[in-house]
Amino acid sequence: MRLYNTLSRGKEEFQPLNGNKVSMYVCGITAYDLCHIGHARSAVVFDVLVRYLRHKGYDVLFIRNFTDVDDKIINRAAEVGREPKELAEHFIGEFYADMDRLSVLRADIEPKCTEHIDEMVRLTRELIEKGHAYATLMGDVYFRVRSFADYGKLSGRNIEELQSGARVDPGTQKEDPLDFALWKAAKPGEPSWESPWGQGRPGWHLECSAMSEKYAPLPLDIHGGGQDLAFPHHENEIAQSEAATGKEFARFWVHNGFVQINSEKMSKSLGNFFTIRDILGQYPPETLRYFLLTMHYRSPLDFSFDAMDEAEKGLKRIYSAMDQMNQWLDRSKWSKSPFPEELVKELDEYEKAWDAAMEDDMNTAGALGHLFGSVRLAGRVAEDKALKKSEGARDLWTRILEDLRVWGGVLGVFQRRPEELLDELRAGRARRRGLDVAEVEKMLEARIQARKDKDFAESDRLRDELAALGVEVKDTPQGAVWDVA
RNA sequence: GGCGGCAUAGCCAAGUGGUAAGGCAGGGGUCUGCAAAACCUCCAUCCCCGGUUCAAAUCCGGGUGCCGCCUCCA
Repeated sequence: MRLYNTLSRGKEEFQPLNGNKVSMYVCGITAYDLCHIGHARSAVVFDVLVRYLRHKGYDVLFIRNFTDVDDKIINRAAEVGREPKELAEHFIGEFYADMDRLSVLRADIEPKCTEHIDEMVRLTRELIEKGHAYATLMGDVYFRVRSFADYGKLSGRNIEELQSGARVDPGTQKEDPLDFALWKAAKPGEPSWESPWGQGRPGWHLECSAMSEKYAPLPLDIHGGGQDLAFPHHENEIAQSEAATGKEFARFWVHNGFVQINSEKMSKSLGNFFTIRDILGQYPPETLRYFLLTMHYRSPLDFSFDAMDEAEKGLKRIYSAMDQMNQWLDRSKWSKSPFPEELVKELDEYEKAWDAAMEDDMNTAGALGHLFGSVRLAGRVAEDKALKKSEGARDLWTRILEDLRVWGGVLGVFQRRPEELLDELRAGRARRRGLDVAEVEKMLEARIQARKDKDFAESDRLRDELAALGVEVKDTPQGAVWDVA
């Protein structure tokens, strides 16, 4: 597949270094709070990438870390009067709860910072020995940015530019304002570990360098994370790992775009963010997952409840089609009548187009478009009374359902039983509209009776009344069914 | 100030050189007691100006607007 590489600012043909094996490291969360929908996007994007690579036959080793010691964790723990370690464990548990609901697969290896202190101390020592880092009298260790010639290659900055924008932190003993901390001397009451430089704890950037190297040979095939991590986090990782090992750190750098609210960055500091819980209280998890896939992973994605409603309509359309195909396939006799070859060819095209979209930098939005093509094709066949009973139709629908199962398996959607998911969507919409379902059902009963009595005036009156509440009634050969607009 | 990204129909959104996918909404039809769903059908020349090319939404230059990074951040 072709994959956009931040390092080269262009799409490149992705080819793992070692045959079929792909190593992929993605920066995970700092566990100090509930995850928001930006975390959800990043998790879903890389989940789809892993699923797709596996679908293509690659043997993927997927590593995603947890930062469980950090300023923010320590500060939050102090605020709420808990131990930092305990707080981090709690939010790691909450992370799993959210991700499980979003069908985000567990990574193969999920290393925690606090369990890799030795590796980080070792890496720091190595950098000092090679002249890339230095310890201060205060017990901090800094990376000497000017000692690494390639610094800035990922983010496209040069040292001089950075120099002019750099802040000088008073109270540190940095040689250069650009230098960043590898090891921080412990302040009273903070969690700390012994090191050659005294009690302290690792700097944030160091974790990923130490842990990725432990679990996968360098270079990593893919290193991923949110766009904001490119600088300085990933830049610093490169500096640490490459300065220490002399090897290339990662071959492909993949960054997902941000979730925005009204075209503005969603962030805690702006106070305009939604947690995953906020959303899943109102919508089924699959709606959120589907919504996240309707835009290319590198583009900014504007979140709104209107956009969620719209995404849900698309999701519903697919599941409705699956439901209908299941019904159409519920037939014991099939005719041998001829089936137009063009229809089969059309499906061939959708299958090819789907794959081409995914191959081209994981274009899930484009791929979904082609999926709708196959769904419309299925409906078109059912419209034709003769075709509908033919073996050709049976085979086509069977194949479309199988495509949806496989494609959905890659995207992490369309795996539910259609009736079940459709019920869930309807219940969610009813809840959002504040409908009294029992009352609605009573009115529906009355309407069914009116229709039995051929009292269409009364039946239509009830339907209008229901419509005013936002309830759509459909009369099908199997009886009346209802939905929420 | 430095670096980077984006600008496609009413809305959302694919598309990086060959006469604009898809979804939602809307119009017209088939179906229906009437509807709905489903299906068919209609609905854009791609922010502005200039350039390269037989050919540009797609490449180059110049504008305008929006956003991100440069500080913790998915």
